[in-house]
Amino acid sequence: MKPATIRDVARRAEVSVASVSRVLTGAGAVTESTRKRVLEAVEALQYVPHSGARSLSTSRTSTVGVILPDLYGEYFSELIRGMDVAARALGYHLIVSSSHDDAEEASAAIRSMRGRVDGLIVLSPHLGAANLAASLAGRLPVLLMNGGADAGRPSIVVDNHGGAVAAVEHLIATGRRRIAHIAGPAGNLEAEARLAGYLEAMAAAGLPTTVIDGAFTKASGHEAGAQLAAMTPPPDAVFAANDNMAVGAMLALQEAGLRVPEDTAVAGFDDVPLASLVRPGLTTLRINIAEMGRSALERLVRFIQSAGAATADAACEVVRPELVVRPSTNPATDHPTRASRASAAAAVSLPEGENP
Amino acid sequence: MKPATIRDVARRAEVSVASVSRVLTGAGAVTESTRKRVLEAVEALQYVPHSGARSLSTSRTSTVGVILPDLYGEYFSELIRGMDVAARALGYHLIVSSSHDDAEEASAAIRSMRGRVDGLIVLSPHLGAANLAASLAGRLPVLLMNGGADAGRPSIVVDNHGGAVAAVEHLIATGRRRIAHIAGPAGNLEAEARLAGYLEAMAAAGLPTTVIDGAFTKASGHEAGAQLAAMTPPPDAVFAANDNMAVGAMLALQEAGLRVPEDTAVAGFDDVPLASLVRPGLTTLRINIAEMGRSALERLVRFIQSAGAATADAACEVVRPELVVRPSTNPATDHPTRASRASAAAAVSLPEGENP
DNA sequence: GTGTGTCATGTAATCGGTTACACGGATTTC
DNA sequence: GAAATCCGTGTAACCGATTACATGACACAC
Repeated sequence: MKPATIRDVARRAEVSVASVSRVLTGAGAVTESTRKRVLEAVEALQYVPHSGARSLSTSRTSTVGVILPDLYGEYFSELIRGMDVAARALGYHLIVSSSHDDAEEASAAIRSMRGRVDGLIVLSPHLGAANLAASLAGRLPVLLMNGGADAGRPSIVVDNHGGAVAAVEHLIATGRRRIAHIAGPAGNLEAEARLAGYLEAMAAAGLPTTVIDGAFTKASGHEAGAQLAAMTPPPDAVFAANDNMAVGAMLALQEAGLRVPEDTAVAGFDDVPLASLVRPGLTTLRINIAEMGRSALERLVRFIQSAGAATADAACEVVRPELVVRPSTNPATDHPTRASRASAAAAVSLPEGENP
Repeated sequence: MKPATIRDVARRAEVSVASVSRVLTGAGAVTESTRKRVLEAVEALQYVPHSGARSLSTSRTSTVGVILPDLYGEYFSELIRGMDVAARALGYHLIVSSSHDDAEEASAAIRSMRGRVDGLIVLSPHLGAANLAASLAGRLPVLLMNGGADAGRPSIVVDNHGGAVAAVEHLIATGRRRIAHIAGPAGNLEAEARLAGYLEAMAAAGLPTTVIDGAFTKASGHEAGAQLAAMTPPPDAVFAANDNMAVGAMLALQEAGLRVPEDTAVAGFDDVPLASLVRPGLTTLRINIAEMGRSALERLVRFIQSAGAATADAACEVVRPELVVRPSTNPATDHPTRASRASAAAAVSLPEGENP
């Protein structure tokens, strides 16, 4: 019992395949009576159009591909969720391909998606990979989200540099001077921009810098935190390149007997759900990740549907993270006693870029 | 400049389309010289076969669909990662569709995937949705991972019941008596199995039960923990239906001034990466999530490739979680001082089912 | 009654692959 | 030396949709 084709439906409804197609795609006029007969036949035969055949004749797939570097826990769950919601609303499907940590793998993934998707969202945080991606895709619409502000192509980037500056300025404003940075993996553009922001803000304040390498994971943050705690004197503030590492570092500092924030303040980046739940709550730069995913997908679909006319859309959209101050840097808001959501809601939030 | 077709390649290589196809699919014999000419032409034209056309003539898509309930943070990141790795190795693609919390949405997602995928992995943790899914799919191979041990269909389930019993028995063995349970969302089969295991183990020990409703989120665990802390006397142990809630509850208990594990022990389920990093480290039931995803995908592909002959594979594979004892229930291993990974490695691990 | 326009419908070409079958040349077998 | 076998290659018929174009029915105006 093979699946029914459009011809089976046409035969059963006693109409031509063209009429069936017209009813199903909504293009072209059909009598109410034939529409009804067709829909009955579709129902009776459990007919679903063969998407391959459709994409062959329309040269559209209603599918977008997402190339991910690797799934760093909650961050990518949130991102995919946002994209998926938008995709469903627009009648699109999502093909994901993860764990591409080098340009080689990413390009293989892109190649294998050609002809299968109408557009790509590429999150390779490595410059080479992103460029390669863009060129490999040929005429395929590509939206870059790799953190490099590549002005020539449609892209969405987080203002990592500005966010890092805001974090450091906040720490300085609360009286911190020995501010260390836990950096993300080398070669990662987002990590590099955050590092650059840290270095710049410290230089502007005339403060000495300390940088420890991390890998965006909780474990690497923990290790870095242990190293920092062993220093004499230990830093009075730590700015980690993401929340995962900030949490890991905070635990390590506490294990070493340092009080957060009294002895050492800790700040992260991303505002993953965990950030508001740890104790003390973590000061961080909020990015609405799901929202960013949704917006990215919607923009890519607009780009796809506007075909080639969209040279106007080769813009680089910048998402400005928002500084969320929680007790990990601000003793004044310490000792929360109620549910985390209450404390999160009560958190002071400063517009990025203002001088606190 | 439209993408090249097989005919363009044939023309350039001065061979027939059949030979090009034979070279590319590896089926049928070709001379070394023509193979070389074809490959050169493919390279020169940047040719990639149109997957829609291929799937039209072979009636295979090399794509599997994954229907997810909703992305609960790290759990699904890990699962997708495992599936994606396996898919790539087997030359398959992954279409994901998330956020299906009721049967209605899940069935719409399945319908829209028909003809687009060769098989489905369905994680709807609701009985109705899973059944609907299976019937809707028609002849499409479906692998269920919804937690209901539906013996009639190929499925992979976690031994939630046995895991819960092991957790409760462990708590009893360490001297706890007032053991509360934070349950997962109503209607979720996995949550219900864990609840049933808790109730059964408590009944077997003749202990009274306390159940608080949760929703698998950190926030709901936090709220439940606050409620438990307010009881007089508070429970001397809490078993949460997943790690997220366990972590939330642990934080709430600590905020309320209770010491973990001295006053109240806490145990979770899943062993997400966070579990080994919180302080005290969380006792939990370990499931190798990525590995389970990998295995699920591989099994589905085997099922797909064995076509219809595979009535033998209508089995229900059971994954037995492993009890990992960490300081949150075991004062003996308390006060870790080194890196988390060290403490995780040193954790006592008891085979599930043994009487501690 | 003939001409013109509108509109639902059908016919058949097309998209880009795969593959059954035919064909011709070289090799083997008796 | 003729017949049988094998093997690489090409031709053309599919797969299941969409859609340009043709057709035929019907209405309306003159």
